[in-house]
Amino acid sequence: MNDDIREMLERHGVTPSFHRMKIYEYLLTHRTHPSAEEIHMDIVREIPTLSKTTVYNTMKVFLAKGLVTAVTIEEDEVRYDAYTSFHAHFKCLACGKVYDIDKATSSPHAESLAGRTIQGHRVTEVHLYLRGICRICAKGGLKKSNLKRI
Amino acid sequence: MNDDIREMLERHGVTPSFHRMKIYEYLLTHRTHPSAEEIHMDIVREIPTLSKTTVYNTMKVFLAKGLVTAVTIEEDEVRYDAYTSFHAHFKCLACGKVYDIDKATSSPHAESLAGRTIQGHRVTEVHLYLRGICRICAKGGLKKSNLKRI
DNA sequence: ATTACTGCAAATACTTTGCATACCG
DNA sequence: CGGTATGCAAAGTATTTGCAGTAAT
Repeated sequence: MNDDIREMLERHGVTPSFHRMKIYEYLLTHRTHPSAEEIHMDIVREIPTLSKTTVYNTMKVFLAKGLVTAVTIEEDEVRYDAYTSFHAHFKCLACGKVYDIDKATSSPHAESLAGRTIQGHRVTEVHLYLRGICRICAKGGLKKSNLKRI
Repeated sequence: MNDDIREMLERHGVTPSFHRMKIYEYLLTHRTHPSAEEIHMDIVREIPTLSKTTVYNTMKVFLAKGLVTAVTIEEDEVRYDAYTSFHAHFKCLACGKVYDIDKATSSPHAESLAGRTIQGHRVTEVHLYLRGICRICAKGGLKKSNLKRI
């Protein structure tokens, strides 16, 4: 497992430091589109020396090397996703949670926009963001406060 | 013209104050997805007393009443769009400019996601964001510095 | 030794909030 | 008069930057 992560980073031209491996592993095992804050808050419990600066530095490197994508469905913070193949994101306006939406269900055509030229503009990235009320909140469940990190 | 704007605000339940009318007029005539900063910077030249707080307050009211939509294609600031029917947005990674992409060209199906229930989630908003190199930058034109407000 | 990863603290940028004042019906 | 729009200044939050220390090749 550890070797898989090391190899993944190396394959993308990222020096596999201890911290970077931990952060990447965290992203692989927490597919909740965490923010830099959340990534740091969780990992620092295990590695108390980890600084938020390193998280920001690392995310910048991962982004540049294509190891993660930035999800800007929020208006005030960037979230990160290590699952880089195309899929849509849904944000619940009640509880704030961000869900993955598989592309077949949502918009099978959106993905094909990447690589095309549209109205003269060369498209390299496609992001499909949906908002609304999630399945749990629709049933009367979950309040925003429930989402706060434990 | 002024009366059209007044009526538009009233129809959406927004008290048509002088500032609000100016801001809404600005949004109608500047379809460049301006940020709060840009809106303020431009209008303050004509109305020196306008504060940035009022711009933020006004945008919050406009959003709540559905007069504008928020474009969160940027990672660090919210842009506003008075053209509220569905269309995609394209951001040039070279010059930073945000373009409108009409829905027929981009993704005729995306719009129909609104109102539907997808994977159990009730969808109320759909945003399609594209990024890449715009037609002007592709031709070797425009640098980022050219975009800075005059 | 040289390069580059890390982390603290300060700085920056966008936005919100508290509160006093001014405007309008 | 009473509600609300406005604006200043301060606070808050996410992120970046400068720079010194540290690890690794």
